[in-house]
Amino acid sequence: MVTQEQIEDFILNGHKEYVPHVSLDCAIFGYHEQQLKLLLIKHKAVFGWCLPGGYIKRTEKLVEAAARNVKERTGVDNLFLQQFKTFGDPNRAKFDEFDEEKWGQILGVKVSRNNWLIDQTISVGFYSITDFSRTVLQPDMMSIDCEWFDIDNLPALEFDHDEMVREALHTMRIHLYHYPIGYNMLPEKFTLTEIHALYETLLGKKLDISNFPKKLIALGLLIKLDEKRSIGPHRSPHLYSFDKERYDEALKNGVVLS
Amino acid sequence: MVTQEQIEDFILNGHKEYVPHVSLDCAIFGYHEQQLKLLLIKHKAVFGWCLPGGYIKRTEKLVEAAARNVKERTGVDNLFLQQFKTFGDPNRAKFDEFDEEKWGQILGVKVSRNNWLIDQTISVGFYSITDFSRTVLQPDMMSIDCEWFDIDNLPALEFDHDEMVREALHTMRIHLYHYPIGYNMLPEKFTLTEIHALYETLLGKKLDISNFPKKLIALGLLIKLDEKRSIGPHRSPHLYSFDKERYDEALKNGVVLS
DNA sequence: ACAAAAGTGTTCGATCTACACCCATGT
DNA sequence: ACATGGGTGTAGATCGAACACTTTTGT
Repeated sequence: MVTQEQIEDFILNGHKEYVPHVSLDCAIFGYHEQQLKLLLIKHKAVFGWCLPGGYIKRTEKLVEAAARNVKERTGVDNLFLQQFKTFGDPNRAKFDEFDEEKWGQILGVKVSRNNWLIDQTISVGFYSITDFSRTVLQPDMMSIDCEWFDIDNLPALEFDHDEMVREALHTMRIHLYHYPIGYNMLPEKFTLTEIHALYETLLGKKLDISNFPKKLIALGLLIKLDEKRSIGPHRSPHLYSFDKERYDEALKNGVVLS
Repeated sequence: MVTQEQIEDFILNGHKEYVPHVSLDCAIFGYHEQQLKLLLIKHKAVFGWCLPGGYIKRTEKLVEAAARNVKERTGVDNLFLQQFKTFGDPNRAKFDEFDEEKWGQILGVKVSRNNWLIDQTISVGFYSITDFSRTVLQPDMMSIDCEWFDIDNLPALEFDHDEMVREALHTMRIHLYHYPIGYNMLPEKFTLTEIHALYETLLGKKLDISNFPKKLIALGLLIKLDEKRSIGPHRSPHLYSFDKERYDEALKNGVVLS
């Protein structure tokens, strides 16, 4: 739980702990049962929906700050996390509309026009993907809500976050062909149909079911287990798991999937 | 020419004009006659070689700041310019080794320990490519030298710039397959051998001469002209030029070359 | 036996690669 | 005519999309 003192300390003294003028924003994609969602937060003071984001501690690497941020919002650790672009247009935040009075009322502390939070900020964009059913959402101290939205039905976002989402989605979909994916989104043991559905959902398009697994199996990323799953009056599908060693190597060196 | 007053003003008041804590560094690749070079500057105060870089004016977009920087160092405008990664490790600049005395002597103005230039900085990396024979080099106010180095024979670089160069080269080579390239590196009219040599040099590997141009021509990026060039006792090669319209479209939407 | 879903196999065409070979040019 | 670099053509291998077909399962 965040106390009022913590909020005040962050607003008044945050620039000592964090690097001013630099922030990061995370497009956290959530997958579960063929649905693709995006995590958004509702900011206390500007009212609208935004990507979750935060500041970088002076002791942190960028990716560590992003991981901390994702962990705080979702409770989930160790995600696939990728920088996709850095945003720095001078008018991206529209601070000329800043209302000192309003911010003071809402946050319970006077935020002056020259507060470090109201100054020009360059933001580093990260994206990550997780299974949204495993997450426990938690708004940050500057927001009042934190929810999953269907990717095809997003509200208009504050700042330049619409553009960020477009770029994140674009980069994520390119990466799908160059990195293995799914380790955190599928159960330990899964069927080909399940991983096929995952790829289709993330890519937002159909993939031929019969051609799809060939490459993954040929690359040795998938291990066929000696187990099947019973799914009622139908043929029982084989279970597969990832070959973690090859998976991690593919994460590091990249692969080509079609 | 940069005057001593300008240097002092930049050091003492630069944080009003520029966004503090954020910089950019440019890996400027230079090509000419099958040689690939990289532009480096020699910093006045830390002595070693670095990538050229600078700060972002509070009125500038990131890419505008990068373009200004490249223009200042090389005199060249309108280059292919791409963000490749943002760097923010807390110890990337090693300011714990900062020597107030030394900096003061070298720069002719007292640089205090809490000067904005000595504080933690996140740097946005850009790369670009140009024909190095057309450039007119110019060190910046903080450097004493500015030179092209052969890409295979670079000195050790200051800060995290070795890593930046690796990442820039890697990204540039991936982009070669997804964007057209050469508009600023080749004469208005050029032969297939010339553009072939350009690609081989940038990629650092051999490409089959006979297969290479087919894709470019099939995509309509190249226009075969009704002219030839006389090259002594050999068959006269055809001249080609870029179809600027298709070229620009390919720049925007991307292409696939093999 | 059947419906439904899993999984396999095969064909066709596009594309890439390697390499042989022909062409043009000035001396 | 010949040496040299420019340029073309083609056979074989590889890859990927499409789709028909077979297998498995519980009722």
